[in-house]
Amino acid sequence: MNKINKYFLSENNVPFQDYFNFGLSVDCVVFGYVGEEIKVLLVQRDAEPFLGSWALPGDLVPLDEDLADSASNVLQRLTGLEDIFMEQFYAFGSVDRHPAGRVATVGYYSLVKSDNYHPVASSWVKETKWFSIKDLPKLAFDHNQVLEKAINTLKRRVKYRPVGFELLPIKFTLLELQALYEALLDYKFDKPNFRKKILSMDLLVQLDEVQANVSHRPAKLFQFDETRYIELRKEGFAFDITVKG
Amino acid sequence: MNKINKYFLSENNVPFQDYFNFGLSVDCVVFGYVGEEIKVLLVQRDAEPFLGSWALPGDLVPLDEDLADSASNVLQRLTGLEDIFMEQFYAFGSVDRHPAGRVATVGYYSLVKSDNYHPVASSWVKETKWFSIKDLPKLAFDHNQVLEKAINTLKRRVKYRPVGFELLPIKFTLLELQALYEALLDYKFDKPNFRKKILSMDLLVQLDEVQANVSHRPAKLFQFDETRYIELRKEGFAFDITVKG
DNA sequence: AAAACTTAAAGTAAAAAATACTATAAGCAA
DNA sequence: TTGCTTATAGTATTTTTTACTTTAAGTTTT
Repeated sequence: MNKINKYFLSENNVPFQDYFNFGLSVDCVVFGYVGEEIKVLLVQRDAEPFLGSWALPGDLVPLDEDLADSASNVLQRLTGLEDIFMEQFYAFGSVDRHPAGRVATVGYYSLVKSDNYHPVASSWVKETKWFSIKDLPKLAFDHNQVLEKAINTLKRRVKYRPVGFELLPIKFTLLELQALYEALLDYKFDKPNFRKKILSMDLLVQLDEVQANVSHRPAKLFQFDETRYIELRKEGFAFDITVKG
Repeated sequence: MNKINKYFLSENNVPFQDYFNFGLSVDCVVFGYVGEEIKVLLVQRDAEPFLGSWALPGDLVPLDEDLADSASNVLQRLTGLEDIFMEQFYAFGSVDRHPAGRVATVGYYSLVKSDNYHPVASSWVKETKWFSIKDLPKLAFDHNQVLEKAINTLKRRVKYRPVGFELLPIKFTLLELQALYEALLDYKFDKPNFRKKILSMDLLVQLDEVQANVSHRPAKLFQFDETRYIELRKEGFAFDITVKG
């Protein structure tokens, strides 16, 4: 005997039960950064519906799994990527967004150092591939909308939180950081000023190491200091790389 | 014959059907501003579960209603408030957040000129009441968490979008606006400087009208210019009332 | 080994914005 | 008319941003 029978909606006497036929899914938008381009990880479906289509890695949430855990679980199941912290950005729930029934989906995103992670197709996934966000295929379900919302969210959040660093290798040069922000915000910065701005935030530790294998003066390598950031936030520091125009 | 039987999960051969026992609900956080305090509209439940408890106005979404429409529909059904545009802020889906079964909920918020709206209890609602966000009761379900997330979202967004105006009457003085921002951001502004900052944004139209019934020099009344804001945004203008510390 | 080249990184001066504060104006009340 | 209160204008200082120049430190070429 299901516990949902205990309650009835008072207004129209429709049993609670009739409201309990939703499916809930999560869809994961994994951003990477390769060759000065922002990429997103897509999977090719090896199951109906949309067999053969590219899609966001996503799946139905089991009844006994917390939504908060499901995004990274799904990602691991479909691509093998482990321990990726995912952040929620939006829920989508139009009536006909899924051909198999009423499915609401919750979008999650994360930023990864794509060198460190090597997705492998598994479960109902035929193939995985990184796509430039500037050249996306038509996706299954409403995933083009979902992805667009994720990209907008990323572009907004990257200005006010130091999340960009998550896309770079642990050690990076200031010019690499600048190139990343230029790709994210679609804006050209002045080199000395960008440098000054970033360093004045006191968020980076300079390493005793320089770039290797470059045919010019090698740049110093830096590392993001998470601990320092948490400290600074407590003191009221607000990360900001907003640009005008 | 339900269309969900057409598909099966390939991995473990669990029928799709077993995933389709979620309930989906929306919860509405309606903010108002009364007597220099930020308020939120709560309802007292007249139904199980949590009979008698205060809660956010919220309800299960019918299978044939788009999520995007459901927030304002629910709000109208429970409180009579019509045509209130609601913005999504977060989805909550822990396994045991609802005693009647597995229910995921999507949180929506809006800001209203509380003078213009007069909530009336209906459906399973016994009473409606505005509570200061600084003095909240224990709420039904996980609504304290939901509300906390809404408040944080509001406090963040109010810095970068001119949403504060939605809480004020159409005509307001600059000092009223300042008091609102001081309540929202918990920060004291310098009067002449706040004035300068706001006016320099060119978002307000000054009316040929002044405050009435005050026992001192009456202040000029202003009005927010939505059209102008949309225009300015196209030119790259970014609203910003961030404070440090 | 020196010169030429490339990019890193420091410096500087002007402009703009934010801040702190002062002065004046305008209405009401006694 | 005087005093009181708040609105509003103004000003001077500091800080931040912006645009640009110079110097430094490597690599490659001759």
